[in-house]
Amino acid sequence: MLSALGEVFRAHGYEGASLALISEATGLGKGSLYHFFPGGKEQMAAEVLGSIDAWFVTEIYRPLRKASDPRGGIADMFAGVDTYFRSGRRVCLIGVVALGNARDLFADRVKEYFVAWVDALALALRKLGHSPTVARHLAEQAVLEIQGALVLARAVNDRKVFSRALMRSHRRLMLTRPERSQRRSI
Amino acid sequence: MLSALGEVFRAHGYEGASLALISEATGLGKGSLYHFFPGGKEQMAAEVLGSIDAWFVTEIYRPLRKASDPRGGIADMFAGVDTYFRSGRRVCLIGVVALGNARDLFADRVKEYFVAWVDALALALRKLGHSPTVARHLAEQAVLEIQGALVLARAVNDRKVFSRALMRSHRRLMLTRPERSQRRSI
DNA sequence: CGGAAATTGTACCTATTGGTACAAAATATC
DNA sequence: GATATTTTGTACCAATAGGTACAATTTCCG
Repeated sequence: MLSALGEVFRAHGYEGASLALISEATGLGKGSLYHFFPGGKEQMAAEVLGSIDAWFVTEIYRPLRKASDPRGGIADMFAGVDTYFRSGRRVCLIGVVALGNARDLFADRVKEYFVAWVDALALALRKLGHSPTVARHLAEQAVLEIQGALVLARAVNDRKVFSRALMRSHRRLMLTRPERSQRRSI
Repeated sequence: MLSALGEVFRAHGYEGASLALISEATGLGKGSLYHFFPGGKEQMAAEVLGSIDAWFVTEIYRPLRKASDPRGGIADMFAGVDTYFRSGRRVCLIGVVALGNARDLFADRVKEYFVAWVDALALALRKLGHSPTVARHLAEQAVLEIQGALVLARAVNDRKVFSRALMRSHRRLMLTRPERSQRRSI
């Protein structure tokens, strides 16, 4: 049910997703909707955001952290992201909320989502020998490129923009050599 | 008047910007609003998007194209962008619309904005000796990084994320050397 | 089966939405 | 100063917003 809900918010934004649309998309009447979400629309959105965050944690962040092979973990991340965002056809709801007017309502969850992503990726990069600072900046850069690619791909309506950006991002991450003096074991 | 209007749309999105908010922000009553914008809210948004596009054309794209010194032109672009987006505190309305539910209404203008940006930057990069394809990809990458930086900076509420991204983007553009065999005069 | 609990549909509520009508007021023009 | 034009405030409108109340139904479980 949360996934149908998520698609409505994705397609119409928080404000744009009216209860009528939500009801239609989920097949649930108002009675049921307010039975499962006594907190109303805000609770619906909060749970959707939570479920997205949870998905990324288990499917992307955790594997990324645990990977004994950081290169493979990073490759899996890019593959997972490409699948999740349907090669750019699907938008990032968290990013949409971050830019939109409902940001204040969900600021904590939005921030946590991105911080966790950067942290997980930075950890993998440190395993590759990068210093903490460089790893963090590289991770930040990669995450931001994904978000930007989603915006641009959607704006010009060309999903190739998205896949190209993913490939460039992945390649640069693999090609950037850690400074010798900063290499360390973790 | 368009600038006050723009800030309302920026702050609340297209759907979120109610006529009440618009009226308050502009100091204009409904009577005046519908006198100047007979097309209603949609016309208001269209004119705002148009004025933003026009600003970028004259302040960013055109100088970028005309610059006899491409390096300087690119530096001016980054400086202009940093100022315009108030170092990440201000969001890109065109990007917001691109992600939001009003995208279809303004798809053409949104696309044109980004295409023109990529084109102008790619032209400057060609003057630096890059092949058309490489120039286009580098330009696409830079534009997308700016959009992503806006998303991420706002999501984690840290404008340093934005300025760091701008610096990295600028630096990489300057440091990427064109392939000898592809250098050409224009 | 029978009772308890979870689930659902319907009717209803108030506030607000974007938009219109139009007369009053302000402003410009001669 | 009279006239024509632009600009504004006010009162309205139907539609929809999110939300509540609650009885009727369905499902669960002993």
